[in-house]
Amino acid sequence: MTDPSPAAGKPIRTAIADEDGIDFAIIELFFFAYRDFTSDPDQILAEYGFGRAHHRVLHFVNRRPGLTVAELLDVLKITKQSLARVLKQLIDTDHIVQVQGPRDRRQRELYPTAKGRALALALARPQSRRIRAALEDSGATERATIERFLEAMVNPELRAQIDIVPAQTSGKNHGDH
Amino acid sequence: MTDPSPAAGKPIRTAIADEDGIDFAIIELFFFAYRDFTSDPDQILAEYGFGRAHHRVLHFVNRRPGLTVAELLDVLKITKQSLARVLKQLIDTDHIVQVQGPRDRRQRELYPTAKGRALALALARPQSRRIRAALEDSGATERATIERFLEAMVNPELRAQIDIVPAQTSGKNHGDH
DNA sequence: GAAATTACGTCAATAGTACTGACATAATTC
DNA sequence: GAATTATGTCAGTACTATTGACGTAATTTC
Repeated sequence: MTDPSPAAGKPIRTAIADEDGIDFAIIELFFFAYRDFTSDPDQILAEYGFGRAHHRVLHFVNRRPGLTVAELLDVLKITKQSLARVLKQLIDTDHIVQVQGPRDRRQRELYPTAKGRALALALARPQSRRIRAALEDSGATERATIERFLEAMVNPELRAQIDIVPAQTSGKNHGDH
Repeated sequence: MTDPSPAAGKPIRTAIADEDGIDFAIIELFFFAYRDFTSDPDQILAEYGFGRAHHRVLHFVNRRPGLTVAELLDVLKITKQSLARVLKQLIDTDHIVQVQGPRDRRQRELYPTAKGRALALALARPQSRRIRAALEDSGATERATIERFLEAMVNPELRAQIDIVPAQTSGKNHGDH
């Protein structure tokens, strides 16, 4: 009963390895790294009754204040219905406000409130600490390498989403106003 | 109605930025990278009616053939009940077999079948391709830097999980207890 | 000015992954 | 024999996500 049924395939007892030309080492590291990376804010979010979805919305609204619902959907790659509940909760709890679009009054521009800004920072803080520690461990000069690697991991056609970020150390961006 | 209610906080119109001492650049890159990294296998999994959870189980059973249910739970950081359904499906579809533990017959050692090995490879292939391309983009010599960075992103007390990776071919360093 | 399109919101139903708590069984250990 | 351990399973719940349908208001098109 606990042994494989007669029809079932035989157990393979050798470990899959990088020999197969596949980079299991980094695949696995990426899994572990992301697992622990998200565990930090998850704990804070739980106190608010929020989940990871709230974090993502909060993050991008703070990064790109004034983005519309449609733009947010495009960045998150989720559906309108999935966003609806999460966004409503963030608005109801006064973390995000909607402002009627100036050009097109059908649009709702999304902005963080002071409360929403504060929460976004609180969530990012432990993640940033973890990154800083990891950068130090791996030699502080290697930041550019890691940034380039992560960017290269994103689908080329979606890399535009990254460049829309607000002004930062890197030069390229549009004049946000 | 679409405007902020009187009681609500005022919209903040400036973007949050790295000035706040927080590394939003890498936080965001990590999100995008992981989003697209998981999208590759997700498409294959959908054909089987499987989800991301199946992938993770399949991955680790292939990486560490013979691991027990308890060990798997510890690596994945999920509960027994969450694993149950996923593992059952993988066993029912003949991707994984259970073998009674040799020393302790209560234990079920988990092994991939040929079918399970093939699927694990198929799922890892596009991910590995993406990693290879990203490594090339960021300069092939930088692999060690990125590996160290990702490892440093994992909680120190959980880093042991990474070292349990299989012996490449044989001769494993099984630091038993 | 009427019609079509767009942006957004909402309702209903469903799925996948996770959770807690409780209980059962078999094997091992004390 | 009793306690503990490894595993399996049941019931109930939560969160995030899905598709499809429909409504409303604003803009665009003809």
